[in-house]
Amino acid sequence: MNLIEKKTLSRIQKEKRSTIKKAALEVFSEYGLRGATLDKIAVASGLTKPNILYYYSSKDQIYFDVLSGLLDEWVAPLHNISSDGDPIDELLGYMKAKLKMSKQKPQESKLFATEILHGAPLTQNVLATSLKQTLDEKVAVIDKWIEEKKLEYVNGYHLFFSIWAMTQHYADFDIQVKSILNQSEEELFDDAEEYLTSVLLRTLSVRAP
Amino acid sequence: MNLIEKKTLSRIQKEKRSTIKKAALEVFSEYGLRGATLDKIAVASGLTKPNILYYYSSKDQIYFDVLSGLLDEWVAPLHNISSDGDPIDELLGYMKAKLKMSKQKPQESKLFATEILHGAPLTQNVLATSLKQTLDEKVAVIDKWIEEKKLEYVNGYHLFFSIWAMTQHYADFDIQVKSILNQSEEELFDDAEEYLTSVLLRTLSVRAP
DNA sequence: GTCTATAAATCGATAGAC
DNA sequence: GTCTATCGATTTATAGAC
Repeated sequence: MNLIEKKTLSRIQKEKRSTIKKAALEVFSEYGLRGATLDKIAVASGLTKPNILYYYSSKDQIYFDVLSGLLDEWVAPLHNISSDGDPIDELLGYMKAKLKMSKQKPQESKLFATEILHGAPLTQNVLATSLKQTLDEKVAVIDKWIEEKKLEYVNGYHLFFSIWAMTQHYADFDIQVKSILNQSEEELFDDAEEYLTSVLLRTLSVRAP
Repeated sequence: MNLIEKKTLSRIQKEKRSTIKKAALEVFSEYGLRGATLDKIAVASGLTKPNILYYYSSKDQIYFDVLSGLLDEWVAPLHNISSDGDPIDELLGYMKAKLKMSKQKPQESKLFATEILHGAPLTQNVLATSLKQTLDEKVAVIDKWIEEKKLEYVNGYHLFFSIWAMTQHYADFDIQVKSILNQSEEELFDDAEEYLTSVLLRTLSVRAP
C-alpha cells in the first residue's frame, strides 16, 4: 500500500480524509474490517461512496490508515513507564492511563481487539517487532526493580497481559458489562478504578490503605 | 428463527448438522459472523454449499445454532461455585476452570468475544437475563461470605469481570501473546496459571505460599 | 440427499457527466 | 471534486436434474 504521497496532501484533502477516518472508525469498530461496508462509512461520514474512493483507493486502505494512525497513540502509555520512578506509582499510573483510554476511546479499543482477534492481518508484524521490543524493555525495568528489592517478584509479561485484559475489558465488552450492571458510565469506571487499584496493589504486595 | 423442528431430527440429520457446526465454529471464530462465508464453511466441512443449505436455512441460522449450542457450556463453570465450599477454593477453582477452557477451547472463546464485541446481536437478551441472573446469584454468595467474615471485602461483579478478562485474554488475543512470548503452549499456560493464582490469592487477601 | 447451474442481492470500485 | 449510473466480483440462496 502506497502511503508515500500522504506527506504532500493539501489542507482540504487532509480534512476530508480526517472526516472519512472518523466515520470509518465508528463503522470498523462496530462491524470489523470485513463486516464494514463503504455504504455504511458513506452514511456515517455524509459523503457519497465514489467521493470516499476519490480520497482513498480502497476500503482496505482506509482501514490501514485508521489503524496505523492509532497505533502509536495506543502504545504510548507504555513508553511513559520510567525506570527512575517509584515502581508502584509507575505501574499504578500505567493501569489508570489504560483504564482512562478504555473509558474515553472505546471504539479504538474495539478496533484493536477485533484486529487481533481475527489474526491481526495488518498488524502482526508490528506486534512481533515494535510492541514486543517495547514490552521487553519494560519487563526488563520490572526485573531490575525486583533485583534492586524495590519490588517483590512478579512475572512482568503476565502482569502487563493482565493489565491490558482487565482495563480493555471495560471497553471491548461494554455491552456485557452494562447488561449486568445498571450503573452510569461514571459510577462504573469509578468502581472499576477502585477495584483494579486494589488488585494491582495487592498483586505488587502492597496492602491497600 | 424456528428451531422447533430440531427435536424431531433423524440420526443422520443430527450427524450432518454436527459436521457443519464443527466447521462453522472454525470459520466463525476466525472471521466473525459477517466475515465468514458459506464457501469457507463448505470447504472446512467437506460438503457443498447447497448441501449445507439443505440442513440449515441460512448462514445466520448456522451461527445461531452454533452459538446457542455453546452458551450453556460456556456459563457452566459459574454454576459450580458452591456457597458451601471454602471461598478461596471455590473462586480459585472457577478461575482455573475458565483458564482451562481458554487453553482447550480457544475457538469458542473467540466466537463469544466477537459476538459481544460487535454488539451481541444474537445474545444480548441472554446476557441481560440468564447470565445476569446467574452472576447476581454468585455475587450474592460472595457478599454472604464477606458478611460471614469468611472473605475480606471485594467487589463481586468486578472480581468476576477481571477473572473473565484475564483468563479469556489468553484465548482471544493468543496471536498477540504468542508474538511476545516465544514459549510452547504448555509453558505459557503453566506460567499463566501460576501468575493468575497469585493475583487471585492476593486479591482475596491471602498470602501466596 | 446431493449435485450443477444459476438467480438475486450485496458490495467494492470505476466511468463519465457536470 | 462530486455526483449518478453502472460494471464486475462476491456471496447468499434456490431451481431442478439425478
